This record gives sequence, C-alpha cells and structure tokens, in this order.
Amino acid sequence: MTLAPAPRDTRARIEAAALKLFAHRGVDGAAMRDIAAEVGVTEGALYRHFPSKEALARALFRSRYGALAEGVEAIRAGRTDFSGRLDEIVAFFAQSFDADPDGFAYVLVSQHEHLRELAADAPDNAVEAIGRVFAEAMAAGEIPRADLALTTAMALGLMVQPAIFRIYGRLAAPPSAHAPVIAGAIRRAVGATA
Amino acid sequence: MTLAPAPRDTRARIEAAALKLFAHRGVDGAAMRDIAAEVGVTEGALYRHFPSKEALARALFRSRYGALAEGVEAIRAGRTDFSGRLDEIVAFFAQSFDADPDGFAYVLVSQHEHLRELAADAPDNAVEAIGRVFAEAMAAGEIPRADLALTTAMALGLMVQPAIFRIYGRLAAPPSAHAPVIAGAIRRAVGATA
DNA sequence: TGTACATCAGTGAACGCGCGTTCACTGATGTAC
DNA sequence: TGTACATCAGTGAACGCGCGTTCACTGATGTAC
Repeated sequence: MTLAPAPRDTRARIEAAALKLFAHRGVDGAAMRDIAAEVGVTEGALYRHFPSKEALARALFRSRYGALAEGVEAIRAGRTDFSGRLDEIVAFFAQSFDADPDGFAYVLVSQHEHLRELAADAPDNAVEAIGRVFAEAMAAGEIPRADLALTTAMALGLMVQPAIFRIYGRLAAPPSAHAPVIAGAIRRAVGATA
Repeated sequence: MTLAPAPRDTRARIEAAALKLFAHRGVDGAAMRDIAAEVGVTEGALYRHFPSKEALARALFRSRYGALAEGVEAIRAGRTDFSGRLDEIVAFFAQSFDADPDGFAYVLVSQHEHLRELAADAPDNAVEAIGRVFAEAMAAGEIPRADLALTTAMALGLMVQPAIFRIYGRLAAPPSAHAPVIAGAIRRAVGATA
C-alpha cells in the first residue's frame, strides 16, 4: 500500500522550500525547478498554488515583512513609554530572526527588490512603524529632537546589521542573545534621557 | 567627416554603465544587451574588455569594496586615537557615497552575492578593517570591552543604514551632512569614554 | 616615404541553454439524486 | 447504496523567450624594413 499524497500541506511546503532557496540564493538564483524538486513535486504543481514566480516571491515577502510591521504596531499599541517599547521591539526582531531565520534573511536580502513597489505610507510598513515610535518619543521629550529619518535609520541599522552578521556566520550567538545590549546601544545612540 | 570613435575610454564607459545598471536593477536585472546599449556599442564589444558578465560584476565589486577597505586601513595607519579614527572613517564612508552613489549602492545591494566568495580574512576586507579599529580601542581602554563582532556590526549598521535610506529617498540630505551626528551616535552606542 | 603585415576594438548575426510558463491528461475526492 | 458528474491537485512533456556568449568579419592603428 502506497502512502497517499500528503493532504493539503503542499502549499505550505512550497512556501517553505521557496523561502529557503530564495533566502540562500536570492530569487533570481533559485529556479522554479529547484523549488519543485525540493518539495518533491512537478513544476506544474507549483502553478496550482501560485500564478507566477513573482507572485510567490511577493507573497512570501509580504507575509514576512508584514509580520514585522504588525509586531511593531502591536507593541506600540500596547504601551506608551519609549524605553519599554524599544526593549520589546528589539526583542521582537531578535525573536523573529530566531524563529524563522530563512524568513528574516529573505526579507533582508530581497528588500531591495520589493521595497520599491511597497508604498512608503503603506499601513504595514515596518520602517514607518518604527519611525512613529521615535517621533512620539521626541514629542514626549523622552529623546532629544533630531532628524527623524536619520534617527530611524540608525536604530534600524543597529538592529539589522547584527542579524546580517549572524547570517554570514560572523556572530557566534543568535541576535536574541544580544537584544538587551542592542537596545541599550540604541538608547545611548539616540540620547534617551533614561 | 564623422567623429572618430572615442579612443580608449570604452572600458571606463562600460564600467560606468554597468555600475549604474547593476546598482539600480541588480546584476541579474541588467542584461549585457542593456549595458551595451547604454554605452552605445555592440554586445560583442563588451567581451573585448571583460571575459564574462560575472567577471565584470566582480571587478566592479572588488574595486569599489576594496577602495572602502583601503580607505579604512589608511585612516587606521594615519593615527592611533579611536575618536579621531572614528570621525575620519565615518566621514570617509559618507564622502565615498557622495562621490559615487552608484558604486556605493552597488556594494550595498550586491554584497550578499559577493561577500560569500570574499575570504573573511582577506586583507582588503572593509568589515575586518573596521573590526580592527574597535579591537584596538578596546585594548587601549578607549571603549569598554564587549563582543567585538557585535560592536563592529552595530557601528557598521549605524553608518550603512542611513546610506540605504538615502538611496531609497527616505533621507533628505546626503550622508555626508549627517557624518558628525553618526560618529557621535557610534561613540555613545559603544560607550566611548570621551 | 611607402608598402606589408600584425594587432586590436569594434560589428552584426547567430547559437544554445536555462528557465518560467503552459497544457492536455489522470486519478482521487466531493456532491447530487 | 450506487451511479454520474464536477472539481481539484497533481503529472510530464513541451514551448518559447531572454540572455550570456561566440565567431567570422572589418576597418583603423602601430610596427618593420
């Protein structure tokens, strides 16, 4: 008796395989053939679940990037103090990395392809969400007033670059192990008055 | 009388066109045909100057990335105090961006393709060079001892992310206008005792 | 100064391969009666 | 309970296009004598 084909998890397995290959080789570096082979299915089957390779790549980006944006927004809605928000956001990014390294790496590596088409003022924009946190901290006097975009960029760089180092094997411990240090560095960098 | 074909600047024009297209569309997104058209030459001509597309992409990356590494090393050789080195390094990165935005953008966008093949201990590794500056600052007691890779990552993120923001139009002024602010943020982030 | 020949950067057309996509098909599952 | 039919996820083979690369050629420039 042959095992019946696994029920409805094919779509999920396609997403996992594509995410892994896209993260490691880039979207252009991974062929639909490769994804199909990784799943153990024919190429045609992929098109039962996604209309095109680009749609697949975009769906993966949207979901992972959107999750980051939603997480930041949820933290912002949950409390109002800058220092607490910051701790939670840094920890959230680090945990997101730990929980799904492929997904995080894919967002980092492919952001340059997708961010252009993502509207700057889209509600699910993680960068904008972080920017709002800093804007409110400035308005509340929790950090000195300064160029908002620059402040946001610097804070994002402090969170993201360690993740990139981790992906390239330059960092021995996962980002979550460094989250408190990173949060402290951001606080000092932006001149938080705590 | 027709203007004679421009003398020996073809190679330089190929490099400039390729850099521009690679920076904006990515290496895979720019075809050799596109580069040839941009230069105003046939595709075959490109192969008189570069043996392959990959060699062209690699040569451009090596030259631009190598220039950053050499610049950092030169600054390190020029003085020994951490604070002064840091100011010069940040200013140097910002000026490099201003002088050649395409080149800087290309390095940032394509680093993920090239950094894997670049040996981590290569002499012309910009990240390692920056790492040495922080290692020496820790040894000299100019900044507190901490995880060196993490410290390097954070400092690099503080310099690089504003450049990325600038590329995407999120930053109104060029990085050089923010260099002193960024240097100060790095100093505070790593806990410099100045 | 003139002639013969090598070199070199370019042309223009073609080649071939990889890869995204399509399509007729098959068998299993769900639904109507 | 059984039969007829629609649906759906998969197969396997093929298609066609884009793109990197090649190649025989041409004309201009440099060199030897």
